[in-house]
Amino acid sequence: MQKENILSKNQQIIFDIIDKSSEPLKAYAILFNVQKKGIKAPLQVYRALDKLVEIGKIHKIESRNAFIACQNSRCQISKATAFSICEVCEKVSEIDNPKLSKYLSSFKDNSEMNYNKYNVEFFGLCKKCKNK
Amino acid sequence: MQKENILSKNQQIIFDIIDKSSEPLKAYAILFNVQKKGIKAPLQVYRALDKLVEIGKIHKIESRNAFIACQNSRCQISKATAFSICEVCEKVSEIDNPKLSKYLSSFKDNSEMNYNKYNVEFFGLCKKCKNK
DNA sequence: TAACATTATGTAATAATATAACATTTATAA
DNA sequence: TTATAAATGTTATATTATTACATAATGTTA
Repeated sequence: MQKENILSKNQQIIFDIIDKSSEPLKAYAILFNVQKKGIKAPLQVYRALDKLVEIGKIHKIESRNAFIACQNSRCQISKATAFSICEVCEKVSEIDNPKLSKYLSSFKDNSEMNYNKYNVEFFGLCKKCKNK
Repeated sequence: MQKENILSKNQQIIFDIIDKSSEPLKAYAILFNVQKKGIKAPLQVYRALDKLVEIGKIHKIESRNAFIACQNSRCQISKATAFSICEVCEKVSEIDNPKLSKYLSSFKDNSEMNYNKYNVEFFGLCKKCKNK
């Protein structure tokens, strides 16, 4: 439901750039990109990013401080996210794996904590970089 | 083997502070703490942090930009880390769960990537905050 | 539709996090 | 003991993110 939200002007501009990008984008790279469109200040970018993350249109790759568009219909509003990251070329993909998400969503340890969200990042070598 | 590394002076100072702390520490909080011990510059802190992460004595909590001492004999040199984070009180614990680490270490998707490392952060409410 | 509340925007300043570059010292290995 | 690697010290600067305050646009409801 939330993913069909109508975006505001700034949100739409910034989402489009992230969505078109083939790689995760950093906030200031986005800022540089949108200055011609009238978005001049970091805060304008960060506000749009915050909202887009909140409604699940984009995700933040925490280890890279960068943002990518959500590719995964199953990742309920950014509450359950998984990424693969190539440590050589820095290619990042969202992992869409029902077994993994089921496993992690139902994970319980003995700490008496209630988990409602997780984020996992897998690191390694992508196919291309492996064969070099 | 690496965990038994002898630490250099700065590394030891900074490790001790993190190890004694009951909560994750941020780099500049550490810096403030060690200025009386002659460590005056951010870079001195970051260099020690980098090394301590590399040898597995501490971990970085990516979503918080903060560092905690490793509590887990099983997390082979920071290649396989799992944390629980309370979103109310910000308490962070390292999860030591053989099943989880086995599951994630052997995770393969259909992307032809070879994973050699992962990090997962679970978010929720800790026992205390749940009962408030 | 007027009144109110909520969400979004604009702008300036600054805080917080992290690295580059270079010189020097200490520890380790050959 | 000389060469090499690892660690340190210092200054400057780059990168990432937020505070504070003013205004405008949008949505809600009486």
